[in-house]
Amino acid sequence: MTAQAATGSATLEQVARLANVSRATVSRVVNGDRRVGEAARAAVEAAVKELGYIPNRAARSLVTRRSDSVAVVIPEPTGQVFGDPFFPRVLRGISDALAEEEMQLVLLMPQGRADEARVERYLAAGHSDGVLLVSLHGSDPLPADLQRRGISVVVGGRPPGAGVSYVDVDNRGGAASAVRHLIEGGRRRVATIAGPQDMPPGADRLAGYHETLSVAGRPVDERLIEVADFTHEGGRAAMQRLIERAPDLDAVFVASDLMGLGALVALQAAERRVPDDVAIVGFDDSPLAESARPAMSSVRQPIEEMGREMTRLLLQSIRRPGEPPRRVILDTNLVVRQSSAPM
Amino acid sequence: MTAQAATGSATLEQVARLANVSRATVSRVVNGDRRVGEAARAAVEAAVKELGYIPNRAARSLVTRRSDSVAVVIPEPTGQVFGDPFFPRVLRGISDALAEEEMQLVLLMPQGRADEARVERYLAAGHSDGVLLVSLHGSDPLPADLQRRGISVVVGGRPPGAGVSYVDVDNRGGAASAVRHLIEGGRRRVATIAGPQDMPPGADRLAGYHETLSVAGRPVDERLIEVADFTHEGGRAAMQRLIERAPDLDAVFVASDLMGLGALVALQAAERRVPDDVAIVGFDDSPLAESARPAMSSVRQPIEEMGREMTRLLLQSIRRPGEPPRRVILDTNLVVRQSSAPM
DNA sequence: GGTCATCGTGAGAGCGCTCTCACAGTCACG
DNA sequence: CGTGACTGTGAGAGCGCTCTCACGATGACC
Repeated sequence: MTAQAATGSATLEQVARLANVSRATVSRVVNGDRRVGEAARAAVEAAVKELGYIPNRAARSLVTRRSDSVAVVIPEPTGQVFGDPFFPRVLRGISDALAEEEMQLVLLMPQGRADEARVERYLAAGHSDGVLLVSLHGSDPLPADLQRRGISVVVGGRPPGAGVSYVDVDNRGGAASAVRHLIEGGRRRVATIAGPQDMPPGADRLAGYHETLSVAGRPVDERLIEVADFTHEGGRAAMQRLIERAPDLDAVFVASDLMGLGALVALQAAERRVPDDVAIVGFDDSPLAESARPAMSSVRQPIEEMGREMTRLLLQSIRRPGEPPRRVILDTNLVVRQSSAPM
Repeated sequence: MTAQAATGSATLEQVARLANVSRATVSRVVNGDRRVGEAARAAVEAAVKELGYIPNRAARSLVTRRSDSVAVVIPEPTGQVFGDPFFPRVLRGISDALAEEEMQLVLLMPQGRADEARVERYLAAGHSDGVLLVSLHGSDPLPADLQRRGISVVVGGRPPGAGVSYVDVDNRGGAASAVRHLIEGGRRRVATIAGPQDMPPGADRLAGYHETLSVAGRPVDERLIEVADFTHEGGRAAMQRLIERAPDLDAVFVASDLMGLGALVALQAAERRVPDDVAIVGFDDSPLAESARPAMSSVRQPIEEMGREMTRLLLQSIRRPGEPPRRVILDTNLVVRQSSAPM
């Protein structure tokens, strides 16, 4: 035969006939219901194997009113911002965790308001069992809207409002560990290049910087703080301004590796040796950090783990609706390289 | 009421009742069938609006035997290799094109053999209407397998075998334009750092280098050719070897920006000025190229467009099965920056 | 005015599955 | 031995939709 129906596969009915049992029994075996006799189970399993039976998801969904799929929403700006592969890594974590549960990942990448409306309609229609939102620029009304409609949502990254489950990396703690490391390395004037303050990671990393200085009894000097936009060029320009304003700085904590690379360029242009004159620590531990010269110390984030944890939280929320929102903060760890060698 | 069923929404039946027509008529209106009277159509549209009716995909799929979804398969190594955001960009293109057709994107990221088997089972079951495979390291038996089963497949990047539709970027042409640009800039000894030769982009870019030299009547000097692995460190080491072996080189075409950055580091270490002593052109036009110092010329690839074109091809193949495979090669364009200023 | 195509519409079957309910069989208990 | 609990199984309804077929109404044509 030519076109052996792609959608082909056998049906429950056929399996039942071959195994000499009812459809109901086959369904029980397939779905792992324990109240099935030994003989029947064996017969069904043999028949399933012989026919290469795979359940039809549509038929199942129709009656269970579950889709066995999870929507992952990645709004426009998020995919762009990062030079390092943040986005693929979260997806990998999510994909992993979903595969274990035999659930499907439906990816939605709205661009522009029209698209966002479409996405919202799609989600509101209940076409997915739950929603994971990977958003790093806060202020998205989507999660709250969906939750109001009774749809489970988990956000990746700290959302601005409360009331929604989320998983975040310990940005504050990570920043703190970087700054502490610089201080312990004998640095006296530790500057920082922060990220945009309307983005939670930007704000939280700066908070970690402040906190650590104050714990260490160091005064916070405004001249040692610059805010940039998480880009390479932004980091370069910020470092240049810092050098001009505070020529005596001897260390800098940069809130992203990409900015860190830019900062490195500015330091070289200003003929400051790294790490001899100025130590530098980045954030993200992207591949760039390792291959910079000198190799750049950086705060590593468990990004895949974030995806996995988001998924776990979501599945729990789907299975036990109505529970209060939860949050999970994942530890970072500092990877020390040459750029922050002690004085 | 408390739990206002998330999956709620109205049914065709209810819409039909409200509009005073049959279910069939509602179905026709919803699916854009033109043979419906003006009055009936208006009544249905009003009812749909009033009830906020959204068709149930599962029910529809069950009868049409279409899923209105497309699977995108990204095998393990592909997501990792690239420092620049190749992978999110293809996805964005695909997502875009699918959204226009109201189709869903199901993302599959198998890791390891067990996962790949699961993916294959899923696809073979016909749970998606077609498959897009984004693979850059060739030699995957999946596309051929699926096609044999009568499932539409389109591959992103040139696959090693024939017989499968694919969309690729004109790697050869892009490399040629880069090399031509260097020659026209007055460079006499143009070297290259190629990518792995078992990856089609690696091989094709090197072919473009060869081709252009021969067209220009230049001898191909084996000492001017190094193969690396698309990483920063690989590029650096390769450049170092080139300088040692052919100290008189005055230009280098590097098959990826990440390697190009590495090469830049090696050139600086060897105290060769860019572009005065040595000109350099990369490939990918990633954000890194722009922010390098000096800013690096690079071959830009239309990656989103690749995703869109893959989707178009796939949808055509789904709608008209049995047509012969097609291939689409997308043009690149050279972005000239400081690193390759003429002598 | 009869014949035939065309158009708009409705009735009804059925996609493949789950799940409730009923029922026969088995066993423990009084 | 009757009663009740429990276990394994099957019959059958029905999830929401599409699509075929049939049918009445309309208009074109001879």
